[in-house]
Amino acid sequence: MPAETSYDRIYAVVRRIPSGKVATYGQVAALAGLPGRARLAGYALHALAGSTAVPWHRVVNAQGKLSLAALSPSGAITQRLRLEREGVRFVGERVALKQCAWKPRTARAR
DNA sequence: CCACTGACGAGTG
DNA sequence: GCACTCGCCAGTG
Repeated sequence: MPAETSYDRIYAVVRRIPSGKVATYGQVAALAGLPGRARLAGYALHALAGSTAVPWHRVVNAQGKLSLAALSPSGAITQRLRLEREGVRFVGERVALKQCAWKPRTARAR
């Protein structure tokens, strides 16, 4: 079996994000076993840009904004469109993390 | 090996 | 809410 790179783990976590929910880079990184390496999560997703194998559009930064907007405005449009289509609410240029924050069972406070 | 950059986060003002 | 700084690690020249 090929050695699992940090990217593979990040992709695996992103795939687990349910529809209608969004996760932050830091959250994905932490779940992937890379706490504090939020940048790696973003780096991994960047390499995935264009691939539909992973719901990358469900990953936003801690501010609820689409970091992709700073890199590819057109791509951000697609991301926002897909999210809204899945039921994710937007407040201006920001995602309503208050309602759409993904809470994995390993982090469920209930 | 060193310097710079990058889909980030948290802290500070 | 926004701008700036520092810390984090990988990729590139």
